[in-house]
Amino acid sequence: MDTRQRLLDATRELLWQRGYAATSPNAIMKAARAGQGSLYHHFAGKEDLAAEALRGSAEQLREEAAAILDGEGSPAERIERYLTRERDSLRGCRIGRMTADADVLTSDRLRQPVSETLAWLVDRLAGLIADAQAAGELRADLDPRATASCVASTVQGGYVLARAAGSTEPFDQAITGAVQLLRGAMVG
Amino acid sequence: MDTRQRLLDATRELLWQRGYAATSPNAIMKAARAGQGSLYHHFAGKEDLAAEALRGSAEQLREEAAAILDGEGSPAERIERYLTRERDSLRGCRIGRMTADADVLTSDRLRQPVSETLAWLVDRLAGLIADAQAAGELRADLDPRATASCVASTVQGGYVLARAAGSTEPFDQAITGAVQLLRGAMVG
DNA sequence: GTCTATAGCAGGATAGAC
DNA sequence: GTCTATCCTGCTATAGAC
Repeated sequence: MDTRQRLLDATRELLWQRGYAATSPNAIMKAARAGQGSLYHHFAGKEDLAAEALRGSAEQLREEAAAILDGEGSPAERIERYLTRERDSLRGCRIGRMTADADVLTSDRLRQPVSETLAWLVDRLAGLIADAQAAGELRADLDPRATASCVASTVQGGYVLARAAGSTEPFDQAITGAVQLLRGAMVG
Repeated sequence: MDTRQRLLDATRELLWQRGYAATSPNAIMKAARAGQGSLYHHFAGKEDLAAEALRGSAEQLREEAAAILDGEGSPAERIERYLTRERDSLRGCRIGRMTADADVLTSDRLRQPVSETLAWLVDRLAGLIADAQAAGELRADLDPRATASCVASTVQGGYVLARAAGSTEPFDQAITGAVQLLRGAMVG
């Protein structure tokens, strides 16, 4: 793997672990086993490197989610599978995490992959919920977009509870709660 | 107001806005209009000051939540009122926010108010849900703790979506979604 | 492409005067 | 209690050699 790619991979990992502000070029260089010269040869600076790394993380998140959301099964089954999919909940969401970083929110280049990815996710979930309603699986009185936002928020907020507790349990509970509520809204 | 209190207030505000790592003693001093001598006279250092400030924020959050959760109305009404209470969703949660700060998670003194407060919140919500079930308001097949975790996660995750979008709308949608799902689980 | 040297600046804290 | 001076470290980046 070439140096440029190692720098990107290391950056993605550190952004996930520590966020943008707390990730120093120095730490990236060490993790990537690359020198200062390499970093500033391949990238204009920290923000440039982080922006490209973040685009990669966003794309990966979309691919992993799409594999479930566009996968096998009925719409309602896919929503439930999205919720219950295995997650390393103590690590949190590599994209949602960036939301706590003021520097990310004030930089268009850094913010864009974050906002676009989460908007895409809610859109896709809302479409699936509408499909489930059209298929007669889910009660028609739910607002698809509101339900989708609640589903996505449960995941994002579950990470918060888990990390606060230092335990995966609150995350699992939150998912269970969402699944139970959704099942209660199933037709039949 | 004395200098010590001004330092605490400024710290609480900055911790909310920027988190722990990104909040410098210098910024606190400026916001509190206090000198370096004052800060290090009243507090052992940044962590000490932040720990006390965080305890204050945690207490305030508990008080505000308890005012609703222990307030007027039936259990189910109070849960719904907790969800729909007005919030500055773009600011996020002053406690949940700390969860993204690695330094907070690795310091017992900083982590404790965060973990305890969110644990208290979920506990209290779970009790209220059990009460609603006992009162025949809510279907008995919901697990109280799971439902409570989902409710708390919806709020915490709603902040994430709102901040990513730079708009309060995703938060409001998530809350609406949770309310609709809960209403669907009402008896009768 | 990668290296080392160097720079300017801010973070977090201590010391000692007042 | 508060002030100023000072310290060391690490961040982010540039310069120029190889």
